[in-house]
Amino acid sequence: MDVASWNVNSLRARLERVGAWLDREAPDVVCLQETKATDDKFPREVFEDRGYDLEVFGQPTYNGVCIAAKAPYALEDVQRGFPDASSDAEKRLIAATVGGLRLVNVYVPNGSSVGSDKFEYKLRWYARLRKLLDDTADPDTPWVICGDFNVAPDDRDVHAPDAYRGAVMFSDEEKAAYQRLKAFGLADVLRHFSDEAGVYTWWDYRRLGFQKNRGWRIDHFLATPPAVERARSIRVNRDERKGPQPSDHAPVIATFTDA
DNA sequence: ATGGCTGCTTTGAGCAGA
Repeated sequence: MDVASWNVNSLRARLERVGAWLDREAPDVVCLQETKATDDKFPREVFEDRGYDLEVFGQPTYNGVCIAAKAPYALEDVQRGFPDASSDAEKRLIAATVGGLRLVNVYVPNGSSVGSDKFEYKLRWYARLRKLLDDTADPDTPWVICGDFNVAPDDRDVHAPDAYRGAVMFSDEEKAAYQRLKAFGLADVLRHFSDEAGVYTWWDYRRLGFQKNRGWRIDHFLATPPAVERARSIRVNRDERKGPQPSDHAPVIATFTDA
């Protein structure tokens, strides 16, 4: 079962590209972030015309996430947002059970700049995600948390670590929040397979960021031990960052064996 | 130090992203 995660930076602005990518990669399960569409304006046909089961959780302009699964896989026990988030306007989390995995798709807040109100919101969001696991998950069962974490875990994950040390996405506070999440009992699936530096998933649109390979690894798959046992490989579709109208993120695809 | 690209929005300058 191939599970893909991609921050598309607006699905409607990326429809052709996403359709071509679905046809080429044929992932069994797709988690998107930053769909940027309300549920009534979501272009469901890009998934449904290809036989995907689809669950969306959107809002106008910002954020928005979805999960899609292609037969024979189907989505069960769908959860939208945190259990306590009835008043939370930011649609950043959707979870479902698929192929024997509990899959949580997250779009962690960016944080704007260290010390800002948005930065504090980001740190609290990480704490809420950890609490969600504490309250509802079990490290002895197969859970996968994937998405845009907006944190580069260590120096291998930033093209110029010394230039960005302490900045947003690479501050000690954010790394610590990410590590507290992992301490629930999660492994970084990419690091399970590789310790190489320079495996990036995001490149700034500005200043020729991609052309100069000034990248960051901020999109991740985290997994409990039973899910890691089922993981067979993980890769970044780096070529999706090329060509006309790319998202600033590339898709990441992890392969898991069936239960 | 600043802004550098991109997408969105009851259309157009400002916000947010990362």
